[in-house]
Amino acid sequence: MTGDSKKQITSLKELADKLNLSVTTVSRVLNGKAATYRISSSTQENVLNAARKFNYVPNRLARSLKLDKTETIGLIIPDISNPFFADIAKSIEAEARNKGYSIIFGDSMDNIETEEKLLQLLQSQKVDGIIVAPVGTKQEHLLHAYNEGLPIVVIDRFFRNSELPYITSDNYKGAYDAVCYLIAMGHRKIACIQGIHDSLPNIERVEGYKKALKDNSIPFNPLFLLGNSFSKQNGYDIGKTLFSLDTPPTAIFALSNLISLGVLEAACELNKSVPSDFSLISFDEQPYSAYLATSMTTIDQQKHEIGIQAVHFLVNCIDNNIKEKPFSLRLPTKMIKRNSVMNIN
Amino acid sequence: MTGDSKKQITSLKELADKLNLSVTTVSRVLNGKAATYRISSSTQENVLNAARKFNYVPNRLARSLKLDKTETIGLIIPDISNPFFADIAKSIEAEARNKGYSIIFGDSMDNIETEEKLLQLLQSQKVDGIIVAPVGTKQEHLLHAYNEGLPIVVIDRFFRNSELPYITSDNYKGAYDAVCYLIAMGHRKIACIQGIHDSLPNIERVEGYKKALKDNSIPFNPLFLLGNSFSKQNGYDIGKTLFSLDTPPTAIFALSNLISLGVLEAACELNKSVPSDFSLISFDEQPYSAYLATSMTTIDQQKHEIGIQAVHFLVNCIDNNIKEKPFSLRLPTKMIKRNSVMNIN
DNA sequence: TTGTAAGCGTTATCAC
DNA sequence: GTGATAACGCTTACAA
Repeated sequence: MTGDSKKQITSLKELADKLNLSVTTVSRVLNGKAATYRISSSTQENVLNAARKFNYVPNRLARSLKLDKTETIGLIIPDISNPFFADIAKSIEAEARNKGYSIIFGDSMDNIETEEKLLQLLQSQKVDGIIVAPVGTKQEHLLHAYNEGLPIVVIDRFFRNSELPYITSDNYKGAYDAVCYLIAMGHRKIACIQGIHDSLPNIERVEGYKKALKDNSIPFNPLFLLGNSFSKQNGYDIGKTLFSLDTPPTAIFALSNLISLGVLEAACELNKSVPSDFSLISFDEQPYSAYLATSMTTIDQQKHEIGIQAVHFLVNCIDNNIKEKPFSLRLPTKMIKRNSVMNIN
Repeated sequence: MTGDSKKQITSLKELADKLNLSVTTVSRVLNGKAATYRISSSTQENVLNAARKFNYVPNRLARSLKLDKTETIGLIIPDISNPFFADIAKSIEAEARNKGYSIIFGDSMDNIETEEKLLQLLQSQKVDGIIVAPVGTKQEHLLHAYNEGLPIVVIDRFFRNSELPYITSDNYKGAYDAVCYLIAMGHRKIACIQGIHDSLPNIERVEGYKKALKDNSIPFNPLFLLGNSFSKQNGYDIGKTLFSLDTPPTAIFALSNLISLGVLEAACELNKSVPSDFSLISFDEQPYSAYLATSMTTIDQQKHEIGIQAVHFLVNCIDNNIKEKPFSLRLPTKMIKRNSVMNIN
């Protein structure tokens, strides 16, 4: 052992002192600007070696403070335990890191106050931009931050006539296709269990549902449009309600994968089975969809692509400091036909 | 409109200037230290009002740099799209925020190099501590950071004889119980599809499997212990292998929820069904477990509690700057009996 | 080819 | 009761 201990070094200055160099030079080498400043290759090597040897890890706080850039993106998700959002989060994290950004993650628990607090926290942490799947009941806070210059992109749930850029699925068409399919299979008593009323994906899915009915001359029955949350509990509650109707629906269109799971729970309790007692189509495909009691017909969304596109768009805004004024993207959905819909023609 | 525009104010100095006060005073009021320094209540009010009015958001970067504390916890997860980890992540984020910490999240994609890069990144971001569900094949990098003073707690996958504190399920007993149950139901040809070999949860589950066989005088058959990943693909591959054996197993014990889904996929392709053609028990309960083609018997883990405990332990280490030397926690599992196991006695 | 020093926005120490 | 000022670790004019 020589005198040089391998003790961790925590600042450029310490490193510079050890090398009898200035912090400037060390900083330049470490940032790959050696060529620009024509730093001798021996100096370069010394710096690089010392940095490695003493396991120098630059302090990004200081760097960010100076540069006014954190290379960090805030991600707000209403429920990470919903695999739909977990899948999106995964692709966002991967793509962001790929582009040099870290993710600060917050789960709003579908609560608008929590979402507001998270936004404020992320702002104080000086994230370079935010990707948010909002609760969907209010947008003022987002709009305010956006207008102050914070790049934001909204995913999945969004707002009608909003300036906020968003990326989502083609909810209208996805729903329209699903209901048309049910009708083609002979169903006329089709219930729809919906999620959060004010959120646009919900609104658009319901519009698709109604349009499909109308185009097939089936009168809309308000008793068949129920629910107010994308949760399993909601599916369970409304499922029970529907099954106890005098004339229950022959088919149910569930607007989320959790809702459909709740419907299955209710059905199980009441000894109803799919598709003999009722048919079922669910928004959002999951790995288990094919292996349910009756393999489920689903409306698959491009979760991975939503994440990728969101990062691309946001990073582009950040890097080029632009605000593409109105921006929106609706990615097509795809119906995966399985056995949960019975042909009753 | 008066001259006072509501333009965003971004530093204490600006705010202080507007108020004709020093940054010191403003800082004190905003940090609730007004009483300590006996600041006049009129000044207090002025400061508070101005901060609100100009929507002042403190810069946490500067604060963190000065205080050498970021109120931030790094979270490394091998696959957030695995609902097991998503559930844990959710409880970690909630509990951390509850205690005043934000989460910087990274998905290692079950790749050890990615995990190492993430660790380094988190260190440079000066997180106050790290919660990691490691890939499980290597621990040097974690140990190194830990010994340099970074608080770390390992969850789920951990390392034998490691100094690193960890929180996980009682994998041994969970597996032992599952296999004993299969044996009690008359099974003797019991296959086990395992995950990552070197990870201790896997090792301990396999030990539980072997011990249960031994305690019941069933010889261990190496052909019945296969697989090398917690993924669905692995379950699918090994499932196919097992079903094509001359004497296939009558029961399969899958060491993760994704593995069991893969087995179901393979079974589906080969027209085998549960439990008539083979019985199945899976580690990890999920919301869909009850609604699969045959409702599945599972070994439920206390995911929520794992997250809570991890945050408690870590925050305690951070706040009190202690290193409880050897710390470990194994939370009990619970078998949820459903219909995927047939009594063949 | 390398170095000096200012400044990013905080908080803490000391002074008045 | 309030205020100057140094310091946290970094980048970057501007010097030399």
